Amino acid sequence: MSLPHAILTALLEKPSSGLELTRRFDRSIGYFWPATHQQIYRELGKLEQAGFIRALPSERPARGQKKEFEVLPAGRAELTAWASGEQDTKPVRNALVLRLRAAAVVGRAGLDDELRRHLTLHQRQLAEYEEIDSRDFGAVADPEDRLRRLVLRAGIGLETFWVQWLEEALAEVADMDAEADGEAGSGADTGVRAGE
Amino acid sequence: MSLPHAILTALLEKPSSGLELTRRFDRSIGYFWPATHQQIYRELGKLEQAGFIRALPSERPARGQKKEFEVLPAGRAELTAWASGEQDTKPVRNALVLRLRAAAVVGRAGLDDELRRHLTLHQRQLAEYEEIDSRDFGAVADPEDRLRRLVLRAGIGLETFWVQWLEEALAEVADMDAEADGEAGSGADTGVRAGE
DNA sequence: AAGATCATGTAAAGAGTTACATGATTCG
DNA sequence: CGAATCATGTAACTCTTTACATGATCTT
Repeated sequence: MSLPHAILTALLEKPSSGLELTRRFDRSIGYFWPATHQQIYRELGKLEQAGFIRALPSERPARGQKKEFEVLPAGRAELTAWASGEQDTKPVRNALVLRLRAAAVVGRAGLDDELRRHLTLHQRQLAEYEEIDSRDFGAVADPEDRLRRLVLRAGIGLETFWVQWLEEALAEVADMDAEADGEAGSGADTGVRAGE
Repeated sequence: MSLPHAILTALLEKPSSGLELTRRFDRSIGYFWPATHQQIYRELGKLEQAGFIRALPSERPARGQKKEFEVLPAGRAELTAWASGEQDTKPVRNALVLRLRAAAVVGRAGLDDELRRHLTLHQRQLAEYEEIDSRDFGAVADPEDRLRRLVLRAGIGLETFWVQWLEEALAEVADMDAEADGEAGSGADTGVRAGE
């Protein structure tokens, strides 16, 4: 149940329309809690019905017309309550790591490419985070920004870890392929069927 | 669409019943792709219907009776195909980090406790991984085990990162609280309402 | 006027979670 | 025999994803 609270946080930082929220989720908050515009519109509807937010008065409220929301006192209270309690830790799922285990059983065909692809993605994300870091957090003083920087440092740390791990994994796989070549004497056998 | 492939991998490693699979998911594969017994039973039904696995012949196939599954050639082919292609990277969601952003807006009440709680959880998981590492991977030689060890090292690296980050976060928050005390001159104000 | 883009939405399918139901076996 | 445990399953719900629908505004 974190999406509504992510939205409340975003709206407290700055009242926004559904599409504006969607864009902001693509950048900052969405790094740790991504959401599509469909999820956001649905959740905005629920939050409005619950009395946590309200649409700012507009001349012509209609479909296709921008509709801005702001957080009501009840919404702030809800967020405060949520932020004071315990979060239930959601399980982590990672398909790439799963694939490594599959490769141990059905062979390493294509594994190298996939590791490289992920390495590029993580390097890119890391660069993005570091750019934000140097742009937004030069000399940090106030508590709000210190907390937000902690969030960013989580992102940087995670991406750094993945880059390192992927480089290690690539080296390891290359080494395995080299050994397989040496033993079998064959040429470009990337589809080694280990575990058979 | 990774759960069926996680199950195929597990069944190739060793044919199992639904409950046995559930237990194995609690330990090894489940570290990166957790699943409950309900998910597993449902998926086993689908995999069987698709002709990817079959139930080993049993004397009395009935409800409440153990039912073991093994992977058929079509299932192996499916897993091989999946493992050779690109995985779509699933978005990462992290409620704790979200909570930090919320704390930047509605205050840090209870934040310290929550960080400490997560620190304990991650320390425990790290210890578990390291125990597995020293128990199962003494001198590694064959490719299958080298790949499985890479998986484990991903777990160890991730948990190590979180432990470090949480310690850093705790220190930072403590420092903020100390400063708030100094400025306001008040006593134990952990509910500082930043951003108001 | 046509096309691109902004903006809000609906529908349906898929994945994951929670609660409950039921039969078989084992142990005191 | 009764209780605990092993084992398989159903049902209902929530959350997420994907595809599509529709109106408003701006540009050429």
